[in-house]
Amino acid sequence: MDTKDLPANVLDPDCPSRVIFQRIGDKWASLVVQVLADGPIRFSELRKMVHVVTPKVLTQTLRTLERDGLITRTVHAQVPPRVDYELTELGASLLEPLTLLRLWAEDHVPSILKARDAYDDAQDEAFIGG
Amino acid sequence: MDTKDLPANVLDPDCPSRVIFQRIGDKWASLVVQVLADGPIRFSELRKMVHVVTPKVLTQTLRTLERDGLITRTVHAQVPPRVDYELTELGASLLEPLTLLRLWAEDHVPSILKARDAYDDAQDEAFIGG
DNA sequence: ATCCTTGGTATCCATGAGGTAACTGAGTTC
DNA sequence: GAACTCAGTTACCTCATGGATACCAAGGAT
Repeated sequence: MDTKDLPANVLDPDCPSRVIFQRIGDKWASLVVQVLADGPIRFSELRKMVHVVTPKVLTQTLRTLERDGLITRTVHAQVPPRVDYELTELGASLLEPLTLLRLWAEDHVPSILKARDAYDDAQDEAFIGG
Repeated sequence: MDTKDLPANVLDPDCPSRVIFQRIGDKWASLVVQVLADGPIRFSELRKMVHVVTPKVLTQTLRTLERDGLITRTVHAQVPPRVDYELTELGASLLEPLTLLRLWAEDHVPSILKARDAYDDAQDEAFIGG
């Protein structure tokens, strides 16, 4: 199957959309994007918002987002340095689907937790019974 | 800051919604959910759809989704065995936000690829110049 | 008897994501 | 001239994720 002329398809392992789709699931990337929803923010503030991410990992995340054109990095010629991160138009467009997903997650926490309890109980019973 | 009484918040590392949110970014989970959108499917068919995932990893993914109440697993008493996986109502409700995200990814592949090229070129120039 | 099927398990292993801690640079303040 | 600030960088380490491979169970077909 030649994939070159097909429309983008996340199920195709060779389609770049799959990589992008999975980047969204990056441990920090999607969190950072959502924090940036409130406007530009500097490195140290970002660190506080995302709660205990090490500078190395935050830098990695930010560089990746910058490379993908989702955020801009603005260095102010000051001492001590000030660097602001801001969503690009592209990055802002991701905000909408991402927010829906976040709301889904936040809304369905109880259902999922309940399902887990039920599953684990069933497992325990099977173990005792077997 | 006591988080117990706050609404679900993915930015809070102690909030279960964060774990759930990140599960969506799992390498295979969200792909599986999207394949299941077309109705129940058996293990081997699923493997083909998601393209070269090892049985171990697929099983892990499916068990996690089942535990979280997103899919059901139905074993048919046949030989050779037949096992069908199907979205639950909860799982189906995830389909909507997930699809929007997938469409976003598929739509913006060109923009992101372009941004990457520009970024990499800028890096090269900086290297030559520096 | 042996092989075929499906839907997995079991075991081992490599990769890399992410974490820790220490360090840098440059100007400003003390 | 020592210390402080911010925004990182560097080197090192750990552990979980995922992959490769082989194997298994159960019954029907040959």
